[in-house]
Amino acid sequence: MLSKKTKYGIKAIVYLAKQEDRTPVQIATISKEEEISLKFLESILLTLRKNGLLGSKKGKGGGYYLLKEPEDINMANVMRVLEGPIAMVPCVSLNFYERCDDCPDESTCAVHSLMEQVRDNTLEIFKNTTLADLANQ
Amino acid sequence: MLSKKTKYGIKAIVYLAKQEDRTPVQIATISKEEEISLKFLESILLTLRKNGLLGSKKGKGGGYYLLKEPEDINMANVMRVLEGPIAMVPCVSLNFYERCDDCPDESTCAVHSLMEQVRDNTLEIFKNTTLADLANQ
DNA sequence: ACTAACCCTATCTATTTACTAGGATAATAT
DNA sequence: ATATTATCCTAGTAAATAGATAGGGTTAGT
Repeated sequence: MLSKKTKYGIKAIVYLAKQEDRTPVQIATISKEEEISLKFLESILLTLRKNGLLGSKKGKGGGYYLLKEPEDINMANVMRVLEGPIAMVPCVSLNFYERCDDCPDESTCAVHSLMEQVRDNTLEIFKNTTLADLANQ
Repeated sequence: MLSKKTKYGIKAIVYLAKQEDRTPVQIATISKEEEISLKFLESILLTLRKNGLLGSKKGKGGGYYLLKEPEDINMANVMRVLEGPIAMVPCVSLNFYERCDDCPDESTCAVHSLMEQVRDNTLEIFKNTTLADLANQ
């Protein structure tokens, strides 16, 4: 299940992608427009910035803005920053790999092979979807 | 992220699918072979049975067994029983649909359309994978 | 200086997850 | 009948995670 953090994060970054120029948008504005708790959104935007997806400006006229053009940001990136691993089990994760304690052999594990397929397909979708795609709807 | 319940449940049902005949296998046997806590496994097998995937027999010589042939049980079914919705958000779930409080219009929601694609692809994989596929590895 | 806006850490509460306890029930063997 | 074997079933509990919230700190404009 997708966390609210991820859901709100996507909505927020897509909101920024919809802006015509890259002038900063205030947290309060996004909070109102997308009906997201201001404080929660604040922490979400902070992690998006710390992970290189957003830029920010302080003081009057400040806010958040995209660092790249919407068509240059794919959802695999966004998902990894917000939700963490795309795979459903750590043992098939490309970026967050962890071994299973209980699994004697990954190559013969039924769960492993099935979840590998799911990961490949999901990743393909996320990689091929950019913020521009989502903003134009 | 896949819950342990689901992971263990898949391992257990695949273990049963690997049996040559459909004579009951005891919980304790599966627990040992697959390194799953006995009591936890007990509750998992119970839900699999209550949802029509397994049969059981009490008393000596009792245990759990598949009700259908492995090639007639697809993973979409298994996943829904163990993990619940296959979709990452309730608003794109086919079997567990729920509206989002905050979303004014599903048809223009970026999260919605993206997660719909993911659901379709994941579902396709689960539907097309049977226990027989997983048992033969 | 004042004010607007983000920065950052810590804390809190509710829910979910992962498991455990312990007896009830049913089938089989003797 | 009775003892044994094994599932049935409800309830409880500890740890982790999710979903916020609080409250001051810092920086950039005017």
